[in-house]
Amino acid sequence: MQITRQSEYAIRTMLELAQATSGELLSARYISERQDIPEDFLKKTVKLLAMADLVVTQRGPSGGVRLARPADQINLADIIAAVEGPIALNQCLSPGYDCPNQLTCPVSRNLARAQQAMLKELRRESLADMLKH
Amino acid sequence: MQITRQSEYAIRTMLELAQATSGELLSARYISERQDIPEDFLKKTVKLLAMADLVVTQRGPSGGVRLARPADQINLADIIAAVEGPIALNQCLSPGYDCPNQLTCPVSRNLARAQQAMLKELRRESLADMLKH
DNA sequence: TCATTGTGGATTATTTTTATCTTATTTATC
DNA sequence: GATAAATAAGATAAAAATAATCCACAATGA
Repeated sequence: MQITRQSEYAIRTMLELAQATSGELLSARYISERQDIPEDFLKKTVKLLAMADLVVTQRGPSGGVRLARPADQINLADIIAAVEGPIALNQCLSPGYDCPNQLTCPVSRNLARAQQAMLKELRRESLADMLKH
Repeated sequence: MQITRQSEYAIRTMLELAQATSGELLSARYISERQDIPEDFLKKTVKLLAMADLVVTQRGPSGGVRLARPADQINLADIIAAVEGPIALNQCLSPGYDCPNQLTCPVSRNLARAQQAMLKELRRESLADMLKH
């Protein structure tokens, strides 16, 4: 029922990138040192963020990572979903899964409602908002 | 970010008990067969529910399990917390954990808000409500 | 006394998560 | 073109969490 450590790494990484002057590339090594995240693991995590179009990467010397769009257009739900896949409180609410009883199942309905409420709040503030406060 | 299978077992068990005529004891074996849950694992799960005062157990022949209080006074948050411990979206929000930055950390604040919203919905309907619909 | 049921603890198996390592590929710079 | 710095990709290992099983024990109703 918790976000993974990898999601937390991803969030800290995205905040670090959001603080960088716009367009500036930060290397995985630099971020890993600043945020105390294992470098290789961070690279993998950055790849997930890139596949979700949250960051853009650039190879070669003076390469690195930057946000793919302005920090006011990225929220926690985006980041967690990029790392963990679609957010679902139970398997029966995951995209591919189709439980025959889903529509009538009261448990499913309640979990779905809780999930929606959570998602709404995870989408409330952008990275930019979080840096302001 | 999902509830565990054990929590799901616990929810199904509690619904089964809520359907039983009040005061009736159901054996772990009976529930495990009806709900297709491994018997020994279910017994452990029932123990967790008993420790949380959600069910009462009785040994001996014709022993079994029943709800510890009326079904309209038990909700999904109770059950999940009984099995998984206090619900926390991130370690930094768990009871024992104290992060020095917690108060000012914008991530923590947002996760806490999402967690509260989710909990509110998990507490909305009781077992009795769920059986009605 | 005996069969039935939960208790408790140990152990194993499986899955998920986290971390590491190695070899490629890209690319700026000299 | 050579070189060095960076990401890409995939294999593997290590650790942790979850799920399942097993067994000896204690309670209790018949």
